[in-house]
Amino acid sequence: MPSRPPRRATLEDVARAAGVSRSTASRVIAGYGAASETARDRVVAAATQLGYAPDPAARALATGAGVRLVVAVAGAVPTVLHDPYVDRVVRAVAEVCARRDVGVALEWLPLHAPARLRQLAEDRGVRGVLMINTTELILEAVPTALEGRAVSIGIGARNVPSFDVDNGGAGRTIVEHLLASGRRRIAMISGPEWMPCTRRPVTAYHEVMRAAGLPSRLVPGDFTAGGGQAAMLTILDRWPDTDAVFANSDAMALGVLAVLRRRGIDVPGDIAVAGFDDVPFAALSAPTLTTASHPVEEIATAAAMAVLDRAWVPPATAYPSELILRESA
Amino acid sequence: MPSRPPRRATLEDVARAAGVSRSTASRVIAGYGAASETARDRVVAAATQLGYAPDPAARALATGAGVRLVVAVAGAVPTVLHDPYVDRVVRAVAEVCARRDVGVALEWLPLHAPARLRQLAEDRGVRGVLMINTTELILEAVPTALEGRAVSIGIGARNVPSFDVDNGGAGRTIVEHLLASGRRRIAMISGPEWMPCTRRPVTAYHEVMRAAGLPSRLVPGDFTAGGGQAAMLTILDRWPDTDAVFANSDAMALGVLAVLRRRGIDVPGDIAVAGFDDVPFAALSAPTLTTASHPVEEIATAAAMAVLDRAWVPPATAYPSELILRESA
DNA sequence: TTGTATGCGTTATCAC
DNA sequence: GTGATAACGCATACAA
Repeated sequence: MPSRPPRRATLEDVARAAGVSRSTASRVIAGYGAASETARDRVVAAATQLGYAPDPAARALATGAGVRLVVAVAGAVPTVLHDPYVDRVVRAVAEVCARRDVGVALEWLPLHAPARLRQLAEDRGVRGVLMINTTELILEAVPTALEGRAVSIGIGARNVPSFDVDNGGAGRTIVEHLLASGRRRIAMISGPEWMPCTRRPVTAYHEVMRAAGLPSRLVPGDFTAGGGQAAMLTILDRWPDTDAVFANSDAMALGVLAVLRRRGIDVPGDIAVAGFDDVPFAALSAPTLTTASHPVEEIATAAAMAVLDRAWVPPATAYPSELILRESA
Repeated sequence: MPSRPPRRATLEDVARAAGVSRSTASRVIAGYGAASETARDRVVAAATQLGYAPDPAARALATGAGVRLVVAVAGAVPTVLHDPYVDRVVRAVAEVCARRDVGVALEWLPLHAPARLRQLAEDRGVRGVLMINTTELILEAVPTALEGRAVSIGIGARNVPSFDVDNGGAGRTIVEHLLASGRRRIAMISGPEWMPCTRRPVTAYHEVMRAAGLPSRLVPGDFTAGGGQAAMLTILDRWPDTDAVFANSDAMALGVLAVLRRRGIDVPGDIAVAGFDDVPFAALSAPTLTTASHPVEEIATAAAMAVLDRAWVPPATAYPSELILRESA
C-alpha cells in the first residue's frame, strides 16, 4: 500500500474514493441536505479512511461565516484585558473553539467607540463577538450586522442575549448571611460605579439592609486589592463601629483582610468579611474567605457555543451563584 | 453621496477604485512584490477610503497558511488545561492573535499521543502550534510538517525552539538568598518529577546546597496548594529542624504557609518560606510571600509572534526571573 | 437523490 | 512594473 500522500485529503478526494460527486460528499459531511443511505455510508467510510477534515478557511470563505470569535472586553483603558477573570473566560472560550475549528481573539473595547464594533461587524474574519463588562451605551452601538452572533457576559440588550451570574441574588444571599449571623453594621465595598455589573449587588445590599431597618454604608472600590484596602480604611474612618464588610470581589476582600490584620482587628471576631468570586486563594487566606462562587467557565462556554452554533438563546440567562462559607464570615 | 454598500469592500473594489489590477492591489496590500510609487499610493488611498480589510479566510485559503494558532498543553489528564498559568498564556496569545487576524484554540496534548500532533500538522486550519509543559517524548513526535511553526514554552528540541524563563537561575537565586539570610536546613518542594520544568530548579537547589556543604531535603509536590500542605507535613515529620522551605510554586508555598500557621510556627521567624511565580495574591498573604516573578505574558507573546510571523528564532531563549523580596523569607 | 456549474476573496505564476 | 489567469477547498443554487 502506497504511503499516504503528503497532501491532506480534500473533499474532492473523498468524493472520488466514495464514487460520488463533490456536492454529495459535501452534503454528507456538512450534515444537511439530501443524501441516500448508501451514499452517506460510502462518503463517511471514505472520509474516515482518508482521515479527511474540512478546511475551515475554505469553508469560511464559501459560507462567509468567519473564522474567529472575538472576545471584546469593554473598559476605559486597554489594561482591562489584564484580569484573571478575563483569563478564565478566554481560556474557556478557547477550549470550546478548539472543537469547532475556530479561534479566539482578544481585544479591548473602548467605552465610547462604536467604530470598532462596526469594523467587527464588517470584518469577514469575525464569526461572532462575545462582549464582557459591556455597558448600555456599547450595546446600543452594536450593529444589526452582528445580530445573532453577538452575546454578552454581563448585561444584555434587545439584540444581544446575556449570559450572567445572578449577581443580585448572590449579593442578597451574602448580606442575608451576614445579618443571620448577627451582624448589623454592615458595610459594602462595590465595584466602580460605571460598571453595570456592580448595580445589582449594590441594589440587593440596599434592599436587604432597608428591609432589616438598617442604614447602608456603601464605599465604591475598583475590584483590586489596593482598592479594597483603601475602601476599608475609609470605612474604619467613617464608621468605626462597622461589624461586617461585604466586598464585591475577592481581591478587594483580601485587601480588606490585610488592613484589618495590620490594625490588629480580629476577623471574624470583630469584623466579618465576605468576598465575591471565589478565587483560588480565597481558600488559603488567613482567615479563609467566605465568598460566592460563580460558574464563570460554564457561562463562558455557553455564551461561546451560542454564537458558534448560532443557536437560539433566551434573551437572558442567569446562572446561580453559590455561597461558600469559610472562616471570615 | 450614496450610503456605503452593505457588502464589505473587497480587493477587487480597491483595485477598481485605484485604477489598477487586482494583482497590483494585492501586492501593495501584502507588502511584498513590485509596485510603482504611484500605484502604491493610489491603492493605499483607495483601501483606507473604502475601509478595506483583507479576508483572513480567503488569504489563508490562497496561501495555505492556516487560520488559527493552537495552544497545546501537555499533561497526563485533560484537566491540565485548568490552570491559572495556562490562562495567562492563552490570554496573552489571544491578544497577539487579534492583531494578526488569527485566533487561538486551546487543547490538551496527551503525553503519549503522537497521533494528535500528526493531525495538527495536517490540519489546514492550523497556522502553528504553541506547546506548554511538553516533554522530550512529545518533542520527538513533532512532525517535520510542523517545522518552523511549532514552538515550546518550556523545554525545546532541535526542531522546536524554546521560550522559557531561566528556571535554573531563578532557583539558584532563591536558594542563595535563603543561605545568605542565614538559613542552613533548607528544604525544597518541587513539582511533579515527570515535568521537565522541575528539573532545572531542583538541580540548582542541589548544586547550591552541595556547594555550601549542606545536605538536600527534597520532597516532590504537584504545584497545588493541597500538594504544598502535604509536602510541608512530610518535611516537618522527616526534618523537624528545617529552617527554610523553597516551594517551586506560589500555590504550594501558600499551602505551606497555611500549615505553618495552623501549627503556630512563625514565618519567617522559625521557618522562612519562598515561592515561585509571583501570583497576584503572593502580595496579600500573611505573611506576604517572597517569590520569583516570571514574565509569562512576555514569553507567551514572543512565542506566539515567532510562529505567526514565521520569523527565525534562536533555538532557546531564556527570560530572566526576578526575585521578589517580601516578608516570608 | 445526485451531479454540474459557479462563486467566495485572495495569492501566485507568468507572460507582457 | 503590471495584469490576465489559474489555483486554493468548499458550499450551494439549479438542473437533471
